[in-house]
Amino acid sequence: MDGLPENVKLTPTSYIVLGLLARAGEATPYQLKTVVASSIAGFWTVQHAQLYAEPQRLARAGLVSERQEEGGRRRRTYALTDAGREALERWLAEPTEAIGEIRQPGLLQLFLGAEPGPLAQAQRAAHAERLAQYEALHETTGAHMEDGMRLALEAGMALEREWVRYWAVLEEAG
Amino acid sequence: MDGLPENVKLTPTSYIVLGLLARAGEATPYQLKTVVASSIAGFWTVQHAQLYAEPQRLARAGLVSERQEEGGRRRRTYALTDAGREALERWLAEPTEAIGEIRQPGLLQLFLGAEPGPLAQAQRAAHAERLAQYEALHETTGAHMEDGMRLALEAGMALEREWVRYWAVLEEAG
DNA sequence: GGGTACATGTAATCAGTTACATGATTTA
DNA sequence: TAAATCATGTAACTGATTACATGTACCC
Repeated sequence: MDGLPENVKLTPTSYIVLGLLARAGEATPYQLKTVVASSIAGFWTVQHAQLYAEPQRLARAGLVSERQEEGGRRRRTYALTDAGREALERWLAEPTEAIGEIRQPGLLQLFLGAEPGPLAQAQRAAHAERLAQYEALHETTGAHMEDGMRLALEAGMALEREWVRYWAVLEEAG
Repeated sequence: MDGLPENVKLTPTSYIVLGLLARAGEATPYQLKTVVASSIAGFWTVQHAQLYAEPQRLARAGLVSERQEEGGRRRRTYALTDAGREALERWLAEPTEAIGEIRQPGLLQLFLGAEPGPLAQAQRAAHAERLAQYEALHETTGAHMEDGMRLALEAGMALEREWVRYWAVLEEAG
């Protein structure tokens, strides 16, 4: 089961696909898309077109298997291979020290000289709304979530609270 | 001064270039690179190759002017045109409601099922270090910074503190 | 039975990354 | 003067985004 072209570079998108396939057992790109939309979106976006392209790349690398419907839509269904599961687990077992960027458009505007007042108002509102969504989700389904997902959601809530605080201060000052 | 090909899409990178040129008056890509490294980096990365490519795009669109050295290195120096300054100011005057993604590699690992304990340890350490850098910078030069930059730095500090708190809890639990 | 929303995918483009390459300065 | 290091840039690649396109099911 070795000897495959094991030389692709795996990006975060790759691991998202691998990780979601590990949970789902198997899935079509469209199913991946719905899972992404209902879980990871908001803290890590993946374009739906990527969910068609990336599994193909991974299939070429032997990390997932591809099965195509005979009739009709000729849907493709993907599942992890042993090599894929290994790659995922190797990555998961090696805690990253990398920390991402903040990359908030609002903060960029502030940095580049926008008026703090109106910007703070818009941003506080937007973050408050996002926070409310997270809180609602946490309250309704938090109990049945897998650990990783719930923890990530809680991180999102903590950060959004911080942003609301931050912009509120600027709003009152302006 | 109109009639220029005013149909490029401006990305965050574009506004970074426009904004930094507005501050600097004029600059070569290399100078832009150093400014980026000493200010915005950490909350919004720009690859140095982009600082060569992007000004050219903007020049084609008439938003910056390009002047090239005759002798030696044939360095290119860029400056805002009136159209460029206008584009920048139009953007700055329109507070964005967009909020970015979190996009933390560590959070992605957590979400996809990594062991919280060791991950939390690595991440808490990394964020603590970043926080210390920000705090040092704030203490030494915070007073002389432009407002936007100081405010952005303070946002970075607030967020890093939150991350340290978040991972510390997970670390103790694990 | 026509519209509208969901489902499913491909193609073209482009921003961004990585890699390469060489010129100028400093320093040991 | 050799070796680093800083300065300066280009080329190639590719992941990601945008746009397009069509099929299917439901509902009014």
